[in-house]
Amino acid sequence: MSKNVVLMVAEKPSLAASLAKILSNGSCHTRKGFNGACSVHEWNGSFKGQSAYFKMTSVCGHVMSLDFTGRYNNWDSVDPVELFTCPTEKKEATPKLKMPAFLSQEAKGSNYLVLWLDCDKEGENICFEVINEVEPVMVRSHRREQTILRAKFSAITEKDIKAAMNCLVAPNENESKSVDARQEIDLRIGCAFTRFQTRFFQGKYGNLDSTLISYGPCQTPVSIPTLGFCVERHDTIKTFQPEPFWVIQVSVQATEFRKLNLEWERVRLFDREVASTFHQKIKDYKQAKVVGISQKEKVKQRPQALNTVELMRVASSGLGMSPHSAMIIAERLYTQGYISYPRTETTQYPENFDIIGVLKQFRQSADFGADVRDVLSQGSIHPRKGQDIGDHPPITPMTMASRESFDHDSWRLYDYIVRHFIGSVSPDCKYLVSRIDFDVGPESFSVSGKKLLDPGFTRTMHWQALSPDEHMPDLKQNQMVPINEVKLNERLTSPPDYLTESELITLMEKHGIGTDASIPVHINNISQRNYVTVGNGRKLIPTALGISLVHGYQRIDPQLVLPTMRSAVEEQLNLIAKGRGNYDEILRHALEIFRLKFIYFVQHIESMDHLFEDTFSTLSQSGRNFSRCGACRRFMKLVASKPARLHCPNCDATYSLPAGGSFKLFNELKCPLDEFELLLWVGGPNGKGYPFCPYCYVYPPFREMKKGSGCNQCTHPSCTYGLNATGVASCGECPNGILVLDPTSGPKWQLACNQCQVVIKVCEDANKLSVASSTCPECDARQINVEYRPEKNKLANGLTKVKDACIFCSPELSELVEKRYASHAKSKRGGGRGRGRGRGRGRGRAKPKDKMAQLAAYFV
DNA sequence: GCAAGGTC
Repeated sequence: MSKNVVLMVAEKPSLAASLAKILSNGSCHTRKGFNGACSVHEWNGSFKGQSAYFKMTSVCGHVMSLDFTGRYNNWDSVDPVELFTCPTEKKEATPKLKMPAFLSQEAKGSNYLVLWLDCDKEGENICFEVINEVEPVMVRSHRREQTILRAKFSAITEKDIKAAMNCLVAPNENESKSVDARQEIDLRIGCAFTRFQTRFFQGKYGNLDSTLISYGPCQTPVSIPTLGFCVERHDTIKTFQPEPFWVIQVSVQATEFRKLNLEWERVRLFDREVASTFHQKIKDYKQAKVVGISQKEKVKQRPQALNTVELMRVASSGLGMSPHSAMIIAERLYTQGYISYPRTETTQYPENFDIIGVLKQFRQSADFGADVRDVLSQGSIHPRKGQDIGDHPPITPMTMASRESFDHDSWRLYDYIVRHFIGSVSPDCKYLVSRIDFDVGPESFSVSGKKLLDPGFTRTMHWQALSPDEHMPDLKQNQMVPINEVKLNERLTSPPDYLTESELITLMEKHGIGTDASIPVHINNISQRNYVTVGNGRKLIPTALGISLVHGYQRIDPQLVLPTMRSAVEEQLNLIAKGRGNYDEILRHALEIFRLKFIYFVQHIESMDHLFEDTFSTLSQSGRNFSRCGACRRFMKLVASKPARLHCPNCDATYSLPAGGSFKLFNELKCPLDEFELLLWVGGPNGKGYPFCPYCYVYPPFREMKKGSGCNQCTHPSCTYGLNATGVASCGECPNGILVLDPTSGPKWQLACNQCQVVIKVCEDANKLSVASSTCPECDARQINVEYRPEKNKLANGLTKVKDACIFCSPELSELVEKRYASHAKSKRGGGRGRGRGRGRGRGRAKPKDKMAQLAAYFV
């Protein structure tokens, strides 16, 4: 009888590797999967009392993701309200990973499937994504319940993993379904609101400076989610009313050379009368009496083991890095083997974790050696107790490295991780607080100072070190000390400062917004979308856009942004997860509520719009006169801030423009199809530019011309700026590209591929350069005409012009064409610039001119 | 182009 094959699947490659090592007792063989991302670990063992062949592999997070079906992804033709009811489909989450194909290939011929996905609802959902791919190709030997099994584990330790293996259960379909429902609700609501408000506000205002005005349960709502926290703080600051308060300040002459400022026991009073009465009572005293001298030992606690959220907090507040970039760096440090897996919530070292072993690696380090030797010499090591969430061990260094191995920021993050690790296994910082109490008449005052006893962890985490010792003067009980001054000071309460990124992370963690993996994404989003800007000390200052949005929601439908709304949904989802509610009913009900709210929101958008009106300028106010409209011949406004647009105030039409780069007029030339003035877009990494017609760019004139094309993609037969007039040859570096003369590039003339990034410099300093109508008899490329001024001439044999020359074949040009392209051009090229092109049929465009009809006839 | 959730 042949062996049973047991396929096991973990949530990510790193976990598959650790699990395989534990379960095979280190005896597994590893090979890379065909998708390049996942590995397969194989070994022999026994399963259900029979010998078995184990294959442990993984997915990379979700296999599938939910999206609308094809036509509903078109913003132009779909009313956002339809998104609440239109069909959806599961698509591959990351097509390039070919996860479904990989799973079904590896699963072929297996008898058992054991699911080692993370033990949370998302993990349960991924279980079923895996089952969908694997089950159809498994050997059908037993009932499904006996062959598809779930391992439940809470720590990656030998004990836990082996116990899970011996106690496999059934995957929980209800929990998985609750995630399906969550996905559908988030998708439909998020996209409907985002599309509607993006279109609405971008169609009206020119200086929002954001390409997208998104809405999602983690981004916008008020007292819970990300932006809301920032705006809430902003509102507190703006509405803050400073209050006066009074403090009595006493200064005494403790010794001949030592003055002490005493603190009042009542700290401060908000009533002037009362404060003044106290002041009256003691202002004439000349001496203060020492009534108590005490000393107390205090500790500053060493940190717990490091988890992701704490790493992000410190990176932001201590290193000035955004959580997003900190995580990118941390992931790189992890894949290079310098640190352990950086995404974890756990702050407790596993029992079997070899702290001493890790420390010993650093004994000789120039940067950390002294601190490590100090810790090792202390004998016993007791880290603080943390929380074991059961995901991954805390973030620790894995390999010793020095500054030279890293770039600046990677080193700073690595340095922090090492110091945090050493700090977490060091003793607490201990210090002595000396306090002297004084009486001035009936009122009590005191002064205190700190003295360091043992720096403990602050030796290595030096930024946390105590301020220098404050030495207290040697005074005796009942001693009378002369008073220098008794003052009543009036002060004002001050508002809090803007929320720092690290405070925001704390708030998000506390309120359960996002996860360790998604917190940096949300924070990044609100700043990418220009809802907040990052100020000094990584303070998050909401922009006018962010403030208007949050206040707008509060005006239209505060419920939409209340935490109770989201938690009510969560409650319903939990009913599904617990099997106590009907999936379809709950989903339909939740979506219907939000659909009605959406309709109400759309109907009342003016309330939010009033806020926008007060703050932003309309498209016509914020744009500057730029080029002429083909429909009305008047000037259109160029709105330069994100997203760049052309707006015709007369036609009340807005045309989107290529992203990034800048725009110039193109010699006031007009598109022969629609009479719009042509523009020139300049941008891209190598200064690539192309002319384009702002109307054709949005409404392509021919079927084979894609939306967002410039004249370098236009196949119009007679236009002097279309492909037929400027195309020279096929690219050769990409399948369909054509090298097109950039008519504006002179005197540093260049041909640029209209598909890929290839640019070829030709005939530098030529005065004129144009594409001829003839083709090269040798290679079929279009020939060119070149003309130099005598003083800049680069042509040989005293010639200053050449007609009908081929940049690839003509010897007179061979020195003037960038070598790497010229040399191998001949063999690769041929076909010229697309024979047979330019035969497309124009599709009737209603606007802007009937000329289209003529042209369409021409093309047929 | 859109959500949030996994992870590469």
